[in-house]
Amino acid sequence: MQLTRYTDYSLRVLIFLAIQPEAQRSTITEIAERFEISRNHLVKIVHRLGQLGYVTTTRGKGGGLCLGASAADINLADVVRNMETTLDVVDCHQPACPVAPACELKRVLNQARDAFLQVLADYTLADLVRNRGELGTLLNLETA
Amino acid sequence: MQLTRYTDYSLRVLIFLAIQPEAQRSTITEIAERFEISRNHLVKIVHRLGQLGYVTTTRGKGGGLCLGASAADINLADVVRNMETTLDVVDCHQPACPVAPACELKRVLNQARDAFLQVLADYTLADLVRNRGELGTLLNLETA
DNA sequence: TCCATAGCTACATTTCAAATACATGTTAAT
DNA sequence: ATTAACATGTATTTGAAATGTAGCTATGGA
Repeated sequence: MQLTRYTDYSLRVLIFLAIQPEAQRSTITEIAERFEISRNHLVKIVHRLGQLGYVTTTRGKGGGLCLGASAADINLADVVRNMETTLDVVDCHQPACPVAPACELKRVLNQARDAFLQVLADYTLADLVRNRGELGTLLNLETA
Repeated sequence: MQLTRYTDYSLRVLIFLAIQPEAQRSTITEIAERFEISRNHLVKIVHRLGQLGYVTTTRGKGGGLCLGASAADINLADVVRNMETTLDVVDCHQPACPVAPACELKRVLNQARDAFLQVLADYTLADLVRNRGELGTLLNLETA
């Protein structure tokens, strides 16, 4: 009943970037330090976020990352869908469940999962940082 | 984004028992064989289901288990709530997330999880076995 | 009375995805 | 050149979940 840290950290990165002053670049190292999470893991997450267009990465000295789209355009359901390894609530195939072909449970669970995602679909990244001042304080940022 | 097999298998056990003729006892061994899942794991699951009153267990020769309540009275949201180890969608505490005190994300995720459970709350075990004939065939049962 | 069967309980071990670490490559500014 | 930053592939570690082992307890029947 949990999302992976991969998805969790993705959202934290996006929140962090959304708090930053417009177009200000941050570095992976900085974000890893603020949240006290593994820099190595973050590298992969940021890379993936870049592939998906959620962040824009810039290599080289003075490089870093910033949001690749407006916070109001980053939908939470999309992020979760893209970052999670699976959206299947149970694994019917390994080991193979004999009743899978006629399983009502699967239908119900999928319906429940869709309701979960539907709630997320009602929110964007912008909704998560309405209290940016407070968040900035907790992260020891100079919020511009 | 997945339930544990512990919960998954719980539901399978309940489905199996709900298909059985009234008050007919089944054994853990039998169920493990039908679903081709670990008997050892099932022992623990059945024990827990017994504690919760979902099944009635009988020791000794001729013993076994059957539903402890009417299928229509076994609500799926309750089963999931009771069998899952955690209902937290993300773990904000380990490692501790610095923004947890002001985190809107947590609020949104909890709301989404509640929507998930609300869908399940609309169904009972009885809804999962409306096609009991078909399910019985897939499990090679003589459905009475 | 004994045996076979079935669940109970505790502890030990294994598994495997997820997480983390390491190493090296590539890019860009100074 | 040098430094700082992300990119990428591979290897290792971790920890929760799953599985296994062993002995205990209860019940019905021969």
